[in-house]
Amino acid sequence: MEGSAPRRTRIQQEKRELILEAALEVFSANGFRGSTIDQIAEAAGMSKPNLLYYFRRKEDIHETLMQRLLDTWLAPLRELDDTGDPLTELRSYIRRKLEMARDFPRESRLFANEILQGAPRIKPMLEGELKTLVDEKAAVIKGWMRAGKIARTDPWHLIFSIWATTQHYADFDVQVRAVLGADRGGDGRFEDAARFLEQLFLDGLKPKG
Amino acid sequence: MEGSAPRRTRIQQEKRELILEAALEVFSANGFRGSTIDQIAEAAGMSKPNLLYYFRRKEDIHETLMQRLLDTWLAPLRELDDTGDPLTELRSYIRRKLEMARDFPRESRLFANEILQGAPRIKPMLEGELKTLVDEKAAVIKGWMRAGKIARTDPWHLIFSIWATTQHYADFDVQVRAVLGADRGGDGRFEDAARFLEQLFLDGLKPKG
DNA sequence: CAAATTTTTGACCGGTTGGACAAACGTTAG
DNA sequence: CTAACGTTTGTCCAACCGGTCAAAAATTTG
Repeated sequence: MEGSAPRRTRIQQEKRELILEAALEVFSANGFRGSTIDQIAEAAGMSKPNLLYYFRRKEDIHETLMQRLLDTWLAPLRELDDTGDPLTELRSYIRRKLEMARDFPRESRLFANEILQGAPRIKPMLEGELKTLVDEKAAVIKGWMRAGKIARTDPWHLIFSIWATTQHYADFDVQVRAVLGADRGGDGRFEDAARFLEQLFLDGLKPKG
Repeated sequence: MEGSAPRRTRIQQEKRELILEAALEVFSANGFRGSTIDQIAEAAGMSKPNLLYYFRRKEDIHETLMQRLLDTWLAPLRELDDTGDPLTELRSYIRRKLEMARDFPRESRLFANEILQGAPRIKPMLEGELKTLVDEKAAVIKGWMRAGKIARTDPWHLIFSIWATTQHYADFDVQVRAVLGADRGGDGRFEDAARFLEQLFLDGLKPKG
């Protein structure tokens, strides 16, 4: 672990941000191995050796990107509040995740790419940080079930299904657009999805009666 | 279009199958650009030039693989029968899709990889064959809704959500295992998922009353 | 068997890629 | 101004990769 943050000049901070932004664009579209340093450098408006002055290896860029990603990616789940109203909390969570798929599709695809390849670079984080968080929230949901606030079911698979359905609109965007066609595949598709998912999940989770 | 199937010797048939099997393994794990002909050749137990004797280009292997894949991949949806009982039909469809995720995870990942990269090689098929099929089945589902057999909702997004939730167990397998842990992440996870998804979808789709 | 055909392989090639390096250029502080 | 430091670039390299080719080996056919 590097104890203190490495001191960086103003230019270094700016250029690193520029590179990370460009790398997100390129990596999310072509995957890690499918992307070249040249592509990223060009997208960032600089030469390859110049880029390599800021990040010594291609992997360093990817690693930095993944570290930042995971924090923001799990933020919605962290916000799930055990003191709030269960149905409202879950509905909010679904909405927030869907908004992330809409507003940050590149981040979603970058993440999907990494998992698809077997998560070689972030498996420890999945088994550690992520598992801890999900277990914690699953316990919260279980509490809601015991209290009769929502139907009894498996909290872990419930979380998986929320991830799957929302991220689908970012990761499989091309397919969604192709199937919906030019008219229905426009900007309104996320509102349609939001309405559908709310109905699917809430009606399925309502306590009997 | 090649009118007649190209005549192939016994060896050609066998070796081509061997290569396709090896390529499925390699492509689904590393993506198209992330895979090398050498890797596929080694997995198939032959030299690179020998492999290139059966498939002239790397893309040819991928293309053949994708063509075969799509047929079997859409089979479950094709089986959705408008004369059957709506809830039973949907439940069967979900179960079949989940079984495919369990039994053919490599095919699922190969497909996911292609879509993630923007479906460069199969976009026409998505906008044509796939869209036609989905529209047709969406109409069937709409009919069931009009008849009051299932709750009114968006049939297209319903299909998307079934795809998303079931394929998630193949495409994001590493994550699912990491989160569930060694004990719950074992063989039983698909049965847990099946139970959960059945409850989620059916309770959410039941007509009021 | 022998000729024809199919299959397999080693050697090779041109292009690409990740990365090194030193020299040039720019900036800033004394 | 100038020395020190930070930034940028052109050039280069070794490894890798997709694909070719001719010749050897194996198989099929007559």
